[in-house]
Amino acid sequence: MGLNVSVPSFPPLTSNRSIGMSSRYNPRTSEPKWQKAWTEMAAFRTEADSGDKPKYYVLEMFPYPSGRIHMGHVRNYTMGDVIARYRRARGFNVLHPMGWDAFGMPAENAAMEKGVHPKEWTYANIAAMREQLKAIGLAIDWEREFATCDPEYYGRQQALFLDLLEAGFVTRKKSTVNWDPVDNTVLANEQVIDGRGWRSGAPVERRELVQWFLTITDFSEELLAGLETLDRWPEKVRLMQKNWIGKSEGARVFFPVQGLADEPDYALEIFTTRPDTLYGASFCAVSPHHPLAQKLAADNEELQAFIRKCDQLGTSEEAIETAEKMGFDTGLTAHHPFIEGHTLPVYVANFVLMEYGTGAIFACPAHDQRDLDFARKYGLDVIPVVAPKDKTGEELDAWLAEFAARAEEAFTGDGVAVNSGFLNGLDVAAAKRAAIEKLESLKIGEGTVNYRLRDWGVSRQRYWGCPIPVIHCDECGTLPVPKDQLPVTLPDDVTFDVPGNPLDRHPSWKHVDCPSCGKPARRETDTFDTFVDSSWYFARFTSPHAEGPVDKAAAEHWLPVDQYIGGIEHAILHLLYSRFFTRAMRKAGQLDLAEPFAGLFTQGMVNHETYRDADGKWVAPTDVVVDNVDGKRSAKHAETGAPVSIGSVEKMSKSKKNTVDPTDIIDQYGADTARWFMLSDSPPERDVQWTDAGAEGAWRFTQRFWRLASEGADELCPAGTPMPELDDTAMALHRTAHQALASITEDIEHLRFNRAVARIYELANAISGFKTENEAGKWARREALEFMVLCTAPMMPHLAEECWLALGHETLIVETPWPVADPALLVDDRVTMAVQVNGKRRDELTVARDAEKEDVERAALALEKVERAIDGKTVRKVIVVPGKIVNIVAN
RNA sequence: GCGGACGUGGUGGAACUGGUAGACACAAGGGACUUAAAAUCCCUCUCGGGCAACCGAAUGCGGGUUCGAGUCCCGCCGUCCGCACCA
Repeated sequence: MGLNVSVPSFPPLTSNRSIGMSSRYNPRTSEPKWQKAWTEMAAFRTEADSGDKPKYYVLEMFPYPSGRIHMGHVRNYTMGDVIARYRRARGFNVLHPMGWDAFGMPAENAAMEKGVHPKEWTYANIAAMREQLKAIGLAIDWEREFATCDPEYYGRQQALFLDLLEAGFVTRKKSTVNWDPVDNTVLANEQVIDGRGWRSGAPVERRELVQWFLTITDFSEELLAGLETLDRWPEKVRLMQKNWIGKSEGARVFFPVQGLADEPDYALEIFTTRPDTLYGASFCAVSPHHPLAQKLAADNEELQAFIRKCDQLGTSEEAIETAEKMGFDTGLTAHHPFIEGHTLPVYVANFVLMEYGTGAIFACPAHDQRDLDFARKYGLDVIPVVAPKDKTGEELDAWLAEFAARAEEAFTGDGVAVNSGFLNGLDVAAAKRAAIEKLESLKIGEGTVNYRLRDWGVSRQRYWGCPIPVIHCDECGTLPVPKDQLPVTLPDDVTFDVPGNPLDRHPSWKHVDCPSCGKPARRETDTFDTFVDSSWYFARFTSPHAEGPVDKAAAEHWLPVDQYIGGIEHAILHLLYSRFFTRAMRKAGQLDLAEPFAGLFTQGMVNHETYRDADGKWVAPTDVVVDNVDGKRSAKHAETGAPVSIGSVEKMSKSKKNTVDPTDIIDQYGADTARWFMLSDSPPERDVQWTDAGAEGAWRFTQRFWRLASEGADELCPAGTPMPELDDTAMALHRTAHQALASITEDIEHLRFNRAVARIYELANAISGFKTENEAGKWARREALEFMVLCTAPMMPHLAEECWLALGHETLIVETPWPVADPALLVDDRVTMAVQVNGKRRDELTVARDAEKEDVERAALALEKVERAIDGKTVRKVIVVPGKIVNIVAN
């Protein structure tokens, strides 16, 4: 019969200081006690001026103040805290701040749903979450805390924006946006799900709006090249950014177009990555949103209808995958750039995107699948101009004819140019170069580089964001708000009873006088995308009270962030925007570096089992009791006793109710247990599964740890006793302790927290099994315990302080340097080597570490089990890898 | 479709640059202590055969390189992630 998960019980609160008594460790009294002690001694306050200590800036992605912290936060901030505390112990001057990414839609949703003001809602959430975070015992300099919705922050952001405007990184232009017709607002691409607004469910419309943009594309090449320097970033993230930037090299080519009555000299500009296939061109095509298509549609109802049809198809994945190629013949013709007198029909086609390249293409059906699909559908020519290298003569002719007539699959590989005039015989790469050269000499095109990355539209028609500090005047145009009038603060008296932007319908807020001519003018009522707020907060943390956006000296001292930690979901947007901001701020004179985050670590998610009742409704873990009988698990409802089915393990989410509240866990087991469990078992970059049993296990270990450190502590030799002569058993523990210290240090250094945890268990096991019989033993035991406690301190800081005190120390661990392992103890004098016969392990052999190969070989061959395995065979070869293995080859 | 990562016991996972596969933990089973429970401690725990010493097999599947492969190479299968009518 298995046991249900039990709630740990505490004895009456006794002092944990009673050395030698086997009292239980009580986190409920210990944790607040040590947190208070750290706060009172200002243990984590950071000054830039710290003598000759090297700086270390560790930062976790700051939280959105949703109201409650979740286990993902606990995992994220615990990892950062381990690094911060470890670095501090290693003698670094550590900056480890915390703040709030506090603007955004949820606050407005709360306003609409519950009638609470976004500001009130947000600051109340921050207050609640701050207390929760403090209960985790994080080594944070709280004096640097800020929220992005503080006017002191967003006012500086407005100043920063004006600097970027002046430096030329801001434009205002018309662009196509996702418009939600019910909420009357722009939606980001991520907020459009299957073509519908994520909140309203209304089909999203395309709208042309004048929007503010930050010109991130000015840095396309730099942002791409910079990735190469980020050797402490995950390869995966760098690759994702590389793909997102999407560099492709090719050519721009102008095709003179005939048939436009009012523009006889019109030339269609296209982008291609395959200028080598120009001789295979059979038509040109433009996007339905291309100016040419729009112009022609003005007096062509049929084309208007076609464009409308294209728009209706939507932009969801399935729609794109299943959408058939559609075209509309404009009747115009384009002149082939290389073939005199040859013309191509010009289509409007649904598969050409206005957002990429120039919104117009030339099509070579033989060597592009989409073009081929289109050509087959509309009966256009298929002209192969690249042939496989191994085909010649008649075989080649036959292949070409067959391909032109019947191919359904485009040939996109490398090959030799054919039917291509001056390009004939060249391979693809050479033909591209030659074609570009020719285009340039004819002045009808040029080699160019195209990027997928587009400028960053930052305008949002929302209230709860940073106001864009500009004023529109009918006389003077669009003007920046003078800096002495910053911050442009949000009005408090706004309503959320109707959709749309409360700032726009506020009775007075937007009416201001023009800063130039003094006549009545209008404030910009759009606010910034909240990604702007998070694009420079790491810089503000270096000087949170500076007059300007950042204090340059402080920023130069602290940046880049040495270790940044957060979720992989920010791999592209936040991390790319921050990289852009850092570069733009450098150009604007605010900062002096290119890359804000020298080291990046993306941690995995926290998962939990899901539960459903008989009706298929999700049931929260707190309402479920799980039984385990001989390994078979079953669940029932805690109150009703009704059976509950155990579902798959998934990311903790409110909708599936499979969440565990960190505060409940901390109340029950203490922060150290939660921290320990978050670091155990799973590698930090992978997902971890929260289980009650796992939390129980971590809890049991904290108790065992306390007993191990405190029981008999007063019988050990006093702290600081010099090393006596050690006998063999004491020496063995001495070695073990140093080896454990070295590998734990190495593991923390490389963020392999799960391995560090395993090594701590091993060290604890070694100490448990050690019999303290004499002075040497007492000394060795104390050393091993102290290493164990100090190594655990970054992970379970409260417990470690309590143990440190129990071991008779007067000072706190937060002021104690990290111990140093003696290199001489890391290698044993004697090593155990495996002995294999034909690659199969037969025995092992313990020899002196520096034993001669010949001696090892002789000893190995003399082993009884080895003799038996060889048995009559002839030894052909003996491989001896010193310290590792002996392999005897016999047949 | 393109790009990438991963696949090891009942479970989470160890195994550094090819060198004793399964560290450490969880779960499970057995035992000790206890009136009983909790807590704690001890033992077992990849699979097959054997009382045992031991023997054989095994890191998704199939090949290969090597004295030696979880690790390297090739081909499959599966899972997950990112991008996607990108010209």
